[in-house]
Amino acid sequence: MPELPEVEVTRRELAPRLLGRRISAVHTTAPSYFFLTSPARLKSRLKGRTVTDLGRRGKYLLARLDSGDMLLLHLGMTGQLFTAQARSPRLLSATARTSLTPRELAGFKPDRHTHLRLCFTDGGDDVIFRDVRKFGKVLLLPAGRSDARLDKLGVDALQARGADLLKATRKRRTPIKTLLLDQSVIAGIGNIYADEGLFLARVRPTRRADRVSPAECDRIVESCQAVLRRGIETGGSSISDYVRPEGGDGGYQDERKVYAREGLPCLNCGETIVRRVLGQRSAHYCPRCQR
DNA sequence: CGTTACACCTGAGGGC
DNA sequence: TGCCCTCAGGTGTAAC
Repeated sequence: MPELPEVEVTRRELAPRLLGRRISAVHTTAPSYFFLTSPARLKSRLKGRTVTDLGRRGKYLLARLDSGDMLLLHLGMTGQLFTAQARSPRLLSATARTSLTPRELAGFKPDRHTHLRLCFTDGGDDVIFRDVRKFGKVLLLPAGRSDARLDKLGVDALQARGADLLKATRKRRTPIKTLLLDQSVIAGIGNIYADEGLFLARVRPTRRADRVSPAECDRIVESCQAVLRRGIETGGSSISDYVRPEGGDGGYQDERKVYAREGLPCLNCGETIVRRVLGQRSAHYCPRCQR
């Protein structure tokens, strides 16, 4: 679910609720591949520490600790990072959603999907990482150490230039959209914003990468940045799970031109939006506007 | 090396 | 109601 805009909105809204607070306790679920660092080790390295900075690279959040360690967080498909005072139906299972009235929703109750909960010495709101599908990740990086997941990331999507994309397209027969999703080329673009960016650039996602011109590479990168920036402005895309740290929904799902609009008319020309599978992911495009 | 298939999970929604 | 299928903002790995 979360792509660069959702991660960046999470970073901006979580930072003021996290920085400078001393961690008093850490609660987790049982060990699973969600934890790249074991719950036991997380607890021992986090307790007593303070987060001094919250950064982002691509879709990763990087929480720097006063110990010099770095906590890496990835939201995967269904990850949710929020404060304990957040109120949203998205933070509940469907049954809880329908059986409770809004006023009964008061007070988030940690459930089996609540994998990480940080408590603080100031007694204020806990910070919670919930993830139904567990494709999210948490990794504690000891001071001075790096990680292959970070090392292989390409230029951040907001900093990318047309030339960065162009370089990756040479001698590549793979669809241009598949390259956009490759985090080692440009970091941060996911399925929604790739489709939306390509629509804005008027390039069909299926186009062979080596047949995309330099001018089109410029246009694709600029268009992707435009939709990513707009995604941030509107608070991200809340389609099924994504929720902002304070519990609010994003608004970008209402501005989609092609993503998940199969069978609906193109908002530009009226042609029917098409859905095709590329590299095991759905791609959506307008066959008339995108060539 | 580039490309593709699949695996990792859970839940929602549709057809029968 | 149940069952079985497909689909979902991601990414690491194995196999050609």
